[in-house]
Amino acid sequence: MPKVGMAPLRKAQLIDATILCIHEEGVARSSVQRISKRAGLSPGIVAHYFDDKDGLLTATLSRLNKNLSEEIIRRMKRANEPLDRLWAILDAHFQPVHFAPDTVDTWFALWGKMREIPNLQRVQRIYEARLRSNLRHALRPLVSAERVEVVADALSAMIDGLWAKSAQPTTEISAERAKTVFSDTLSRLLD
Amino acid sequence: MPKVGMAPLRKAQLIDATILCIHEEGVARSSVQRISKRAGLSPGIVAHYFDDKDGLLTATLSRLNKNLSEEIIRRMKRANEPLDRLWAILDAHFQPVHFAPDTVDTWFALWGKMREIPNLQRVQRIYEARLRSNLRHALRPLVSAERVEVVADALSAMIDGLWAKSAQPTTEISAERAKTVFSDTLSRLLD
Amino acid sequence: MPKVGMAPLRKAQLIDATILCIHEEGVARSSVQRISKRAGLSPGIVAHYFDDKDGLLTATLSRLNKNLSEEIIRRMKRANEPLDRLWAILDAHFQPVHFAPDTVDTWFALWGKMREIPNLQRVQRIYEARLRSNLRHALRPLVSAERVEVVADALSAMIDGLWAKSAQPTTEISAERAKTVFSDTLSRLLD
Amino acid sequence: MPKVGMAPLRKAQLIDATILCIHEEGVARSSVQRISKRAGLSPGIVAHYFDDKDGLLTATLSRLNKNLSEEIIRRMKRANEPLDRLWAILDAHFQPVHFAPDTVDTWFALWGKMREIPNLQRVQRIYEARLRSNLRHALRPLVSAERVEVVADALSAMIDGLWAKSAQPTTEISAERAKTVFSDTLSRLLD
DNA sequence: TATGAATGAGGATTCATTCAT
DNA sequence: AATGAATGAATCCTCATTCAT
Repeated sequence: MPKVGMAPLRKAQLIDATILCIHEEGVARSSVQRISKRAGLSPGIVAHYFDDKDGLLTATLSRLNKNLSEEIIRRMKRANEPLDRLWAILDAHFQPVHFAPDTVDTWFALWGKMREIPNLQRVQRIYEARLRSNLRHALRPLVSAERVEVVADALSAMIDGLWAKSAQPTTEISAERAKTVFSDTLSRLLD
Repeated sequence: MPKVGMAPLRKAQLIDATILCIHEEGVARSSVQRISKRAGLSPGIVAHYFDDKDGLLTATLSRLNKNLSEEIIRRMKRANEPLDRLWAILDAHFQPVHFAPDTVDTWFALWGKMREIPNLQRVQRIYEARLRSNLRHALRPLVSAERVEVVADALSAMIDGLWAKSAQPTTEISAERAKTVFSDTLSRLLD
Repeated sequence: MPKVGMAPLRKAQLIDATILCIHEEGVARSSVQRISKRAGLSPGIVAHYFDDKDGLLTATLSRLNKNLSEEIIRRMKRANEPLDRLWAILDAHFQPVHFAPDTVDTWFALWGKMREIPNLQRVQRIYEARLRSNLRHALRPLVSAERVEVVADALSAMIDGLWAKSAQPTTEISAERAKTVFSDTLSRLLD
Repeated sequence: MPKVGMAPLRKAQLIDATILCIHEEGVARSSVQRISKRAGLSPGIVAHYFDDKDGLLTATLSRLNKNLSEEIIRRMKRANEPLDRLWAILDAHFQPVHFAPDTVDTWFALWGKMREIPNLQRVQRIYEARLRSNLRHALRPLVSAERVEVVADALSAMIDGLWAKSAQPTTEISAERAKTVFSDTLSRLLD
């Protein structure tokens, strides 16, 4: 009895399981068997919906990026002042949902696999391009034209650095602290 | 008397091979066999000198950190002005030797394994503590007391973010560009 | 629906192969690869059904013990006289099926691994407890109360000794001979 | 500076280490490296004095058997009565030195390797032949001619059974208990 | 006599993937 | 749509052994 419309449900189930598994057991132990068991499904299902493991991982990164993009868009809509628009971008990254340990762990783990999985690169490149574009756009009213690029680079590096740090077991970085750091930096970096 | 004094030579050989292998083939394909073959040695030798693959990876991270530390110290010695001392730290990270693709790739790959290899954490924690201490020390004459911590966080996040980015295939970050970004940021961040 | 109900079949297949392999090639050469090949299956299947090589060995000991227990029970049922009940236990151990070289070799080999595989101990402890209880129960009507324990020890030691000897290449012990030895001993040991 | 006359010393050292290692770490973990380290020597030394690992194991079994034989001979000399001579043999096996856990563990472990190491068989066969001959000789004045063989078998099986049991982690057999069992059995088995 | 460096085969295990049902 | 049986390659590690010194 073929149930119809299971695809989105199952995909979501598997992506959730992937994130959970990477967070709780580490990438190295996040095998297809382990992920599918965690999703309450069979290992074969991964091939069914994602062709292979790389497909699942790519979909997982897509989902994470999409979540973050939507958060940014949502906040952008409510932002009227130039500075608020910039903060919409930065803030989004450190919202509890997206700065949560499982999200950040997964994001970082997938970043580590990028070299080996071209599709992962593709997905990430698209997200990054959009982020950079958003950043530059938000910065334009706030800094002189010739500094837009360099400040965008600085801020984007800081975002990545803080995310990376928070994904590491060696340091404790709270979202609160991250925002404080940005506050201080922005107050100086902008003209 | 046996062939003696091989230990340091062999260890260096294997660490070199590890870095090369991770850079050229990726972490996932950097098996003990592949690394040892690249070193012109047998797979068993890894256990002989490092107990474990984990031992080899830990030693590799140690070496990388030590190289960087020495670079920082070397530059520190020649720095007389407060600002020069801060630049000594930042600059060191982006010297061709330490910002070279193989170094950065390896550093990033090992960062990704940290969760699973406690010894890697230990090594990194020590390095980080020293770096933070150096940064704070260098910042003290340059910013107000209450901003030392926050600026240290910002700069350290930027370093990590730029390194992480440069280890990714999605972006091209030159050492030159990194320094430009720091220049602009520092000019504003300091009092 | 997948190919179903393979579990008991495959497990039996692998246990059979284990016994055969230990008998014909020795424990030292009874690797997972060799055992599974002998079963006409792939090495991975062992993990699938038994988790471990240890799991397979434990299941093998269980099977051997179960076979023997059932033989004893079968013979017990037909035994009406007290002496017959004692013989049921002894005889069972030296029936062609259970005293067969492959069985005894495997039993002995697994006994040698007991120190290293806790689960093997557990299985054996349970079997031994039952055997001792049976022995004592059978001896009660045949010897004075204060000798039950000591005669049980003597007989159980003789069983093990004869099995152990027969598993060794240094001596030839036929089931016939074993029974003769027991006959003589019993005729004296009982009151 | 080649020291002379080291051979017997070194050999004893290695055999001691073998027994200790098998007892404390188990046969499976008693590698040449581990044994030689325990002896405070290098792994290469084993080949020097025993050709290979099998040679060391064979020498170990020889030593164990020799110790036991000497114990029997010593006790035989002091035994004047026929029954005392029989007890000399049995008792020797359960003297603290020879029934000690490390001795029994090693003896049992080597028994398990016999199938795979022909030299081990050879050594054991010789010992067993002598033991059987001693047993028969001691029994001749104590039981009727036609029962000598069968009682020898029974006693020898009991010795092995008790040793085997005591080498197993599943049961606790004290030397005291062993002797009690023999006492009861002998009192009935002899004419 | 003795070392310890070095080897490479062989072990158990894990894993992504395929496929019949 | 979904299963789970089954595969076989790949990984890390351990080990007996060899050898130059």
